[in-house]
Amino acid sequence: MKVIIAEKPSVAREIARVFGANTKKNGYIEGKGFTFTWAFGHLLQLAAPQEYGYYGWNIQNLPMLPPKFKLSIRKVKTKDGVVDDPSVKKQLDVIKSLFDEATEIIVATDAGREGELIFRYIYYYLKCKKPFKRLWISSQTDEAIKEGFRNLKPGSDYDTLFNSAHCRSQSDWLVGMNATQALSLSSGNRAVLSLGRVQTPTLAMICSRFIENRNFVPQTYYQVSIHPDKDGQVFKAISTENYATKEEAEAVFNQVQDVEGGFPQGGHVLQVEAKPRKEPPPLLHDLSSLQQEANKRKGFTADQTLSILQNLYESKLVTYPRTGSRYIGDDVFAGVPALIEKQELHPLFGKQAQALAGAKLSKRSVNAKKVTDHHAILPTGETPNHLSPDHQAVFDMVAGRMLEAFHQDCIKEITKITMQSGAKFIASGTVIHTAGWRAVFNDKEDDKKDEENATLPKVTQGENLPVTAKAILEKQTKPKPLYNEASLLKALETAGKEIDDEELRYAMKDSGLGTPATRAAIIETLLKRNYIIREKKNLVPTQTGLGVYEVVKNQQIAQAELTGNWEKRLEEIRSGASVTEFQEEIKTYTRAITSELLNLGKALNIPVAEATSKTNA
DNA sequence: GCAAGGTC
Repeated sequence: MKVIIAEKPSVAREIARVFGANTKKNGYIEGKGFTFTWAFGHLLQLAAPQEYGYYGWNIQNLPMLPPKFKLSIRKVKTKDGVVDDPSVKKQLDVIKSLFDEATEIIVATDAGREGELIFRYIYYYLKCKKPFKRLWISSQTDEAIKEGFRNLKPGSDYDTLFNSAHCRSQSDWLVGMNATQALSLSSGNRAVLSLGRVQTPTLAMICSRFIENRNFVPQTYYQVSIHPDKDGQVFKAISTENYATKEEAEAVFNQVQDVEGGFPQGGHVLQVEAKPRKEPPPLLHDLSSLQQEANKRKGFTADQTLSILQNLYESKLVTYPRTGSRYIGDDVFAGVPALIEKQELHPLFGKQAQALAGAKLSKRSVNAKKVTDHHAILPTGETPNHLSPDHQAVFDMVAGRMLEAFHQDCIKEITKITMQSGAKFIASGTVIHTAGWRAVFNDKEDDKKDEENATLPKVTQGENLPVTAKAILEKQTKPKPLYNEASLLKALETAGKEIDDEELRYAMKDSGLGTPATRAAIIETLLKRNYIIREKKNLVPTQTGLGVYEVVKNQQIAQAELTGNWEKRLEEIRSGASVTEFQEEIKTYTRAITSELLNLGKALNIPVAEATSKTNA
């Protein structure tokens, strides 16, 4: 009997369906001589410190460098403390008995580093010795699955991928566990002060932005505005220059040749520019872009959006949500017209779905090369009913974005009128000619400047217009805004783009900090530690968060570069480089950061009222 | 009491 193991039930079901297997058992599906089972993501994790004999939190144990890592069943918190997750234990038993009977295992976990790790941890934990082959596909259409099975790879082809995954996992453990205990203990052991490769640079970003924002001194500057009149249609033009003092602005103001000042035609049209601009439709959503949109539109946290999406996914209304790709392959694209048709009765944008029927669809989001483990989020075509308002809102963002993404360009005309009236003034305006994809939600543009005219009258170069009013505008320079969930998610995604070292920048270019599946959890961790709080929509550091930041801000653990560095080395390991060399470097770094923090932490004063309790964290 | 990674 051949056993196929997938990363999650939905994938196992898809593969079983393609094979025509449909006998549902407890924890697996059977048929056609195959057995299809699944994990639930990582079932196993690196064991906690006490399982290597490092009891309690004790400086004597530091740095903890287990000679050999152990695996343990994923834990869950209950009122009786932390225990093995019973559903995981049960599924592992199922997998064990299937592996025991198997002649061959086919590994169908996601095609990536973590997918490989999920299987190997199970395989080694169960001490399984059966031969295994690897299914490596990045799309789960019937054809892709069949093609993948015709092209199964030898399991050992992925040994180096497993090595890199295992190294990632061990390194995060070594650095995270040791740094956390070192800082917590040296600062008086009154609170859990966690540190990690991803959470600490994230905290640093929030803190440094907060401090920059707090220390920002706004500068007042002045502009002059005039209101020219073209046959009764009045518009607004702003001085091309900003003035540092009110006096300078007043001088310009006084030079304006307005009607009241005795100039009936004192506004001279120097130049008229009208450029049509095509605005292509937005890409389909990946998890992060959807979390950002839901945060902007509805104020949902990253965690809420992920949880709502998981529900929609389990109800088979949307495709796999934890994707980092905003593209689909040609095979999925072939099904898009049918998906669009399904939205024709939608109360909000059914009309737009009808308009798209038979139209030529934009292929901007179609690019098989940019589909990684999973493609962009799409509705499945199932019709939802009785969704809660929040679920409906998220579903609509998915379905609406699909309509936008395959819609035509939005065509605008951007007009700029340059005027002379004592000084130079510019009026700008944007007119939408063809709404295209913007018709779906009919939102006004988010980046609309406040001084922009909705529409501008037709004027010609050389024309003279009466200036009916003028004013001095007092304005202030603004600091970079504090992070909110949307801007932080974006910043995590693009983290590393400004790294000077070209190799490190390259190593991070497709990843950023964290992964789509974990970013919401990282934000929640910082909240749970009382490092940050939500203040309206903003994420603001607490005294504790700022204190930790001050202590570690110059350390590698607080820099996004650390991830870039690791990614570069992990990629080398995947292509065959030495594992032990990297492991030794990590051990060396662990010793260094641990002793550094044991010193630095002494200077840290955690406000007791703010600190998370040690026992109830 | 601790990381980051995956998922129900």
